Amino acid sequence: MSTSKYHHGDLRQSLIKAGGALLREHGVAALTLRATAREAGVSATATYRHFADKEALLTAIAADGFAALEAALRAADQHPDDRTALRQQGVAYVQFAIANPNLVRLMFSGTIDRAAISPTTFAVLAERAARCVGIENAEIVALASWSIVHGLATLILDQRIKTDNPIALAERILPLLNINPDPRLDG
Amino acid sequence: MSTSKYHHGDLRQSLIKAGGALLREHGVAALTLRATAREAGVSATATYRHFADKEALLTAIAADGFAALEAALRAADQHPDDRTALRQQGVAYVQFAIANPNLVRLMFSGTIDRAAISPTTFAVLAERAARCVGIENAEIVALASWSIVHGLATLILDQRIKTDNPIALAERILPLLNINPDPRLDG
DNA sequence: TGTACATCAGTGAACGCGCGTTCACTGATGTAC
DNA sequence: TGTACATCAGTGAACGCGCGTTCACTGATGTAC
Repeated sequence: MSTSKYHHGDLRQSLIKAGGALLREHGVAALTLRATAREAGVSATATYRHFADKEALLTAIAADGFAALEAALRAADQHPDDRTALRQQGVAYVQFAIANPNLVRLMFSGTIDRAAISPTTFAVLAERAARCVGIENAEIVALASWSIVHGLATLILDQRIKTDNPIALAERILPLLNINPDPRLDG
Repeated sequence: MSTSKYHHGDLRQSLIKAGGALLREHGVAALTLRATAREAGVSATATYRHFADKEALLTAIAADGFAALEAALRAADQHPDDRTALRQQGVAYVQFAIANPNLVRLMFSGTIDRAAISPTTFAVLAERAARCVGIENAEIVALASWSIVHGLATLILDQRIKTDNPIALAERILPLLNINPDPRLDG
C-alpha cells in the first residue's frame, strides 16, 4: 500500500496480484491489461513501466502460480515414508488445481513462454520419486506421477470427471500407480 | 462443394471444418466467427443461419473433435488381450492429442458447454477397463487410465514434458498403472 | 542544510483494430394448383 | 408444364465495444555539490 499515488513502491507485484485476482474470480477472458491496471488502481499505461507487453504480464502471473504450486508441493512432501510423501504431493497437486482452476488453466495454456518459468516446480516431485524407486527408475516414475495427477486435476476442473470429493478420489486413484524399486508389473 | 453460392448444401458442416482448420493451423486466438466464415467462403452473417452465436460454433467444433477422438480410441481398442487393448487406447489418446494440440486444448478448455458433448467418448475406455478388472473396479481403473493418459498428453503438448518420441514414452509409462482384478498394490 | 537538476514512475487522451452481432435486403428453391 | 408465392439461405453495410498500445506530458524522488 502506498500513501501517494506516485511511486507506488511495488506496482509490479501489485499488478501480478491484481491480475491473479481477476483471473481467479472472472476467468482468463477477464484478464486484460486494462482491467488489471484498473484493479490495481492505476492507469493502463503505468503497466508498461513494469512489463514489456500484455504477454509479459501473463507470464509473470503464471510464474507466480508455479511458485505457489511448488510451495504447496513442498509443504505436502513431509511424511517419513517416501511413497506416502509422494502421494501426499499428488493430493496437494489436485487440491491446488481445484482451488485455482483458472490460474492452472493459464499456467498450462500453452500461451505462456516456458523459458520464463522456473524449472524447479516439478523437481520436488522428481526428487521424492527418486527416493522411492532409485535413480535409475526415477524419471519414468516422476513422469507417470506427474501425468496421473495432472490429468486427474484438469479433468476434474473441466468437469469431465464429476466428483464431490476430489481429494478422496485422488487418494483412491494414486495407489494404482506402481511405485516400487522395480516398477515393471507385467511384460 | 456447391455450384451456386446460394444454398450451399452443408454450410454447417463446412463451417465446422473451416473452423477446425483455423484452430489446428493458427491456434484458438485465430478461431473467430468472422475468420471461420471467411475460410468457408461465406459472409460472416451466414453463420447465424446455422449457429445461434460464436459459442455454439465452438461447441460444435469441439463436439466434432470428441467424435474423432472416440473413433481413434475405438480403432485402437482391438487386441484380444484386454490389458493390451486398454493400453493401445491410451497410446492412441496421446497420439490424437499430439496430432491435434489446439483442438484438444479447445475440447478441454472449460469454455465448452459440456451438455452438448456426447458422453460416449470415454465409454470406450471404461468398457475395456471393466473387462480388465471386473465391474466392481472398473470405474476407478477407468478414471486412473484416463487421468494418466490425459495428463501425459497435455503435458507433452504444452512442452512441459519434452520428448522426441511421445508414443514410446506413453508405452513406457502406461504399464506403471496397475490393471489387475484386485488393483490394490500397497495399503 | 539548500538547491539544481536528472531520473524515475506515474497520467490521460488518442489511435487503429477486429471482433460479435443487428439489420434490412435479395437471390434461389420448393410447392400448390 | 407453368405460374404464383412462401420460405429458405445467403449478402453487405453498419453498430458499438473494449482492447493493446503510442504519445507527450508531469509530478515525485534521489543525488551532487
